[in-house]
Amino acid sequence: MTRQQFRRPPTAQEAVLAELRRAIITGELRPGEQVLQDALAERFGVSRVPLREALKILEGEGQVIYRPHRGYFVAELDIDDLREVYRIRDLLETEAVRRAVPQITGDELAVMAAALEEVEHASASGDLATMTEANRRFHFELVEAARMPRLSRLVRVLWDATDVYRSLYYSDGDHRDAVHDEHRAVLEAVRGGDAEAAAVLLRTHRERAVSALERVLPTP
Amino acid sequence: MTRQQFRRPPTAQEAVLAELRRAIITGELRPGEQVLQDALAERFGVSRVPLREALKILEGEGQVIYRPHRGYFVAELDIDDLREVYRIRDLLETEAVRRAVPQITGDELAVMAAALEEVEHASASGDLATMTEANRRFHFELVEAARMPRLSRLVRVLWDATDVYRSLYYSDGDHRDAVHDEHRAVLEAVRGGDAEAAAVLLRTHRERAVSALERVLPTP
DNA sequence: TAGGTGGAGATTGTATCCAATGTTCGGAAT
DNA sequence: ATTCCGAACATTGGATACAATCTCCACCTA
Repeated sequence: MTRQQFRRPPTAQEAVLAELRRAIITGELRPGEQVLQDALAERFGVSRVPLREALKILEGEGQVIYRPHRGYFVAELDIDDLREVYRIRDLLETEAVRRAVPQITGDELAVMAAALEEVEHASASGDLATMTEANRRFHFELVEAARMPRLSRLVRVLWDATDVYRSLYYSDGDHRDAVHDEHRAVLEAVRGGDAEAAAVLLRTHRERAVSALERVLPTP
Repeated sequence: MTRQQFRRPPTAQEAVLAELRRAIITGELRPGEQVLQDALAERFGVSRVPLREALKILEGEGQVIYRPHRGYFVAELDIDDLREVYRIRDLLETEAVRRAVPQITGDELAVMAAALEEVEHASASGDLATMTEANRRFHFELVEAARMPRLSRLVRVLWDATDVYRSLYYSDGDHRDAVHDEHRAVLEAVRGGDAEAAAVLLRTHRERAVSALERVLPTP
């Protein structure tokens, strides 16, 4: 019998890491802003040690920039950076889709369909947080079906790099409808086993995101 | 006038990070081995605090695995992992070469040529460390000529992931000669502005590396 | 003997304290 | 006015001490 995986209370650094991610995505910590360690540690109710270890993880992901003796600063994205992120995602996700489609399971398809439902429902009721989360689940279920753990991780990091700005263009109603249509088309292509179609649809989907994000990015 | 960038004495975590990288690449810390923090901190002459922060960076790069309350373990590479690393490098480096070749500068070509010389010289005199370093310089000069900083960083991390095993197949004389020929061919293609040829040559070059590494990997 | 149990020791996780460095700002010299 | 110093302050870097957790093995039990 498979051994039950027991829950473990999260360590302080794990809790702080999750909080930091959330704070960065929601814009509570704004791009360019310095992360004042004393203040944040107190706010999270921990000492600076676990906070600093969490920041080191985020540094590795490019979410914060570290300057020795100066501190950590929330990363800012300029337009070149944005385009590079999406160019790399093109390369990685196209590969992921090609591998994923032929071997995707019924369970995974079901998760994707459910996530899609939830995106549309949350979109209708204006729940941006849920929408963002379900949207993420939809896309990552597909990427992870490729069974390339390193690639999945890289895509996740790149995804997170633009999460600060993502909610901004989701608020636009026209885009939302287009996004839903694209999602459904992707799901159909994946169901039908047409990897190339899915890859192309996803590239178009990303291109829409890039041009929307470009308009929304802080002026350089 | 451009402002002089003053040297700063490295912080303990920076020094420890460099030492850890070296220790992992040389095999001083062996794959699978636990990193005992007290012992290593004492050896480096620092407390556990900067050591742990350095380990967090390496965790993000996949060089060590972190298990809460258990510790850090030097990452092991199995054959699937190796193939995934090289598959991702194919995608990223092919893109890099396509972008780099049309815009590479004379200075960068000179650096590549010099690095290539040094590889061959070090190879002849059996200086594996220098050879590995110069080989790395050769390849990265090209990747960085693409001016895609994120992509460069990803390639570096993937490169490092297999560095533990790299020296093993360099010791083989036949491979060395083939490697030198391939290097020269790549340099010529880049000089001639033929990005596609360079991309193909580099893919072949990597394929040789993969099959050599597969033979040298610890049995799973 | 097989399996469970409970500590003792080893190791990691975090808080606190102090040192090192960077920043800011007032004032003096030119 | 401008620039150059320097001291006070803010912030980060690191060492130490202790708490929490895990590992391992002797011992007990069925």
